Amino acid sequence: MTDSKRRNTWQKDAVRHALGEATGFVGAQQLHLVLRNHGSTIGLATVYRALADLAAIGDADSLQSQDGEVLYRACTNSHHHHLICRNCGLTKEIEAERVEAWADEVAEAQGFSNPTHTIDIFGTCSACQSRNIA
Amino acid sequence: MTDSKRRNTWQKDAVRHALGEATGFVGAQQLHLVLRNHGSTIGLATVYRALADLAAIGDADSLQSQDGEVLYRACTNSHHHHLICRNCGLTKEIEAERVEAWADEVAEAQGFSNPTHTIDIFGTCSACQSRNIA
DNA sequence: TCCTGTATTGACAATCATTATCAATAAGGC
DNA sequence: GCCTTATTGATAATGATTGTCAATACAGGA
Repeated sequence: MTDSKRRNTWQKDAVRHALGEATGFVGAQQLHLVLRNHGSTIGLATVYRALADLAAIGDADSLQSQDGEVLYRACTNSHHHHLICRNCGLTKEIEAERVEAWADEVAEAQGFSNPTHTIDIFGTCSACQSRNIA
Repeated sequence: MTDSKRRNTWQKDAVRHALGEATGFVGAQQLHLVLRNHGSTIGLATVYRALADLAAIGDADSLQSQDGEVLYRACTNSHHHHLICRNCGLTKEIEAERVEAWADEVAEAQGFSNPTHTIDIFGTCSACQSRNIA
């Protein structure tokens, strides 16, 4: 059930590659625009599909920006969380073992099964701080 | 700047009340539907505005469901987080002092200012677990 | 209590991200 | 190379949310 009838296309590679190039999280629309600006003729719907695939496979993280857009990022290893600059989008992966454990504990203590969690920290990075003083 | 020119209307009360009655998180559309079903003639846009107001004032919490809808819930006290059943929407407020502190520490350690965070735990509540066995 | 200025409302249009549709294309096993 | 069918992409459709703006009704003063 992993990839029984999956086919490899240059479109999927393009999306995977573009996502790898991007710094921080990017939306599908934005990624599509980047690809087109680089000469690609890839379609918007395809970018959406490819990103959803990558996220499903586990090769991409996804989160929702505060205005409702779904953002993606190339996923290096396994499960982790992010510290995101709300101004420039700079992203740092953070260790959250303590919190992982805590989340599961809380869920189980209340009788909830299959716990998942959303843990993201937003802030203004140092670069944007100095920039905004002006 | 708190409420210099704010007026009280039955619409705002209706939304506040309906939100109080609701169990767990509800979307604006859903709340609007409930109000109409109860005979109210309130407009959809007004529900959106009232909910946004409540959230801004601090009388309501908001979070985004996994399909992009913004959900609201009457807010009892100050800052807290939630454990939400992804099936029935049952919500429990959880204590997260440890995590609060951790989030701020992490942000500051990386030079990020004005940290805010999104911490929500999703799971299947015990009631829904037994229900889904059938 | 009545008047009046204006915050607020509500119907509807507009926006924006995302998903569905479906004919045309191309990946990959033979 | 051929054939099956997964995949693409242009476009329409969806669904939540916000903008518009004339009509309405709250609230303070006469």
